[in-house]
Amino acid sequence: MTAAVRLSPTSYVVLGMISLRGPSTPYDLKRAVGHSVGYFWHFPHAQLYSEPERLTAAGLLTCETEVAGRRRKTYSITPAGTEALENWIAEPSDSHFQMRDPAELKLFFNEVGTPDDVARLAKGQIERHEERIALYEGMVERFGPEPTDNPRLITLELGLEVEYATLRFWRALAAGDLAELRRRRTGAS
Amino acid sequence: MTAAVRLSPTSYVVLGMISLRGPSTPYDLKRAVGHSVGYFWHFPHAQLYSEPERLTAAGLLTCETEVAGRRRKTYSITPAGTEALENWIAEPSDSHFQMRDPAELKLFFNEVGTPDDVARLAKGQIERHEERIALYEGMVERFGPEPTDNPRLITLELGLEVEYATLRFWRALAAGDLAELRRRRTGAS
DNA sequence: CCGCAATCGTCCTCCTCGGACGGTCCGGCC
DNA sequence: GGCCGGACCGTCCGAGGAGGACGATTGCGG
Repeated sequence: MTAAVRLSPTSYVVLGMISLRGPSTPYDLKRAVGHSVGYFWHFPHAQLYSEPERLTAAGLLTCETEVAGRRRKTYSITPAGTEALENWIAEPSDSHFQMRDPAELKLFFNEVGTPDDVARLAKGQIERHEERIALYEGMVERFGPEPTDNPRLITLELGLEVEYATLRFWRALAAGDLAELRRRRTGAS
Repeated sequence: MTAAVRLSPTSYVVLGMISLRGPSTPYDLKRAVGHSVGYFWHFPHAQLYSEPERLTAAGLLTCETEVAGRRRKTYSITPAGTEALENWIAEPSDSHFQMRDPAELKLFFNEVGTPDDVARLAKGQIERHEERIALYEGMVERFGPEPTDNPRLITLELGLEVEYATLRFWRALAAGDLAELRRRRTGAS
């Protein structure tokens, strides 16, 4: 009920997490984020301490401080907070995603390096994405193979789809056969 | 040849661009970035003015200031700059990409909203990714359909692969058939 | 009762973000 | 030839993000 602050995606992560989990401490949030939304929207843990303060000042959260030694703060969402979150979800999302892939950058500037560099880069990326896929597939198995079983797992499917796409690209690059990629795309689409 | 500054990905974009294009003004960089690397690594134009200054202070660039009215600064890469760039390209890239997709965030918190919200979100995303694909395909057509024709177009293939993957996901979601997605993945992989 | 490791919280500094603003240049028009 | 509008180009600034360093708390094993 206070001044209109600008709400960033980070704000909505905090609001959303507290909405799903109920009252939480920043450390709770840190762990919850760490094995869910953190996979596709990274941010440093320090913000999970400062952002709730901002949101409290804006009247979207309330804060209760433990009197004991560690002085944990437990945040709860207010009706105004829920409303802000719902509005955000309902409002159209006009923007395109942003990708930040250091490997892609290096590849873009490959002319400056050697073909060997590219080969090594591809090899590393293939490993990295295979690991990530294994991680995601493990989650799917543990939590329910039917994608709609758990609404929080839907984004996992998007993650997997993107991971497999990226893996296909780096494999094709390593094999020196990007044309095959393109053929598969136009053929099987 | 001066103090060791921390070089960020942005630094390497500047170094790389100047390396590919030759001596450039910040505005040159802005335009060059705008229709190439900017598609997969966004940053605000102001940094193309401040970052070269940092790099000049670090001895990786040299700067020549026009005496005329606009006082344009033209930056050139130094041997130390080239070396830094080459080292970066050669060095292993251990990190995974970071994705920042507001739509994915909203989807993750879909429990808070209504099924209608999800449907609208999916519809919007489908349009957005179709647009992006059309843009990329247009570039491919204009600049050479053989992926290896132009080394700077290789990353376009990655972009397309990811775009198509994302599009498949949102279409499946809109159609209410995520299971089909999964089947296609495991079947045709 | 002590020490050590895991848990938890804060701080600090540099960088990023992105928009606002203000100059400069060029062509068309009086 | 001067002026005027729009495109081109550069700088600044305030808020927020990044991420590592550090310090305090807690519980457990000896």
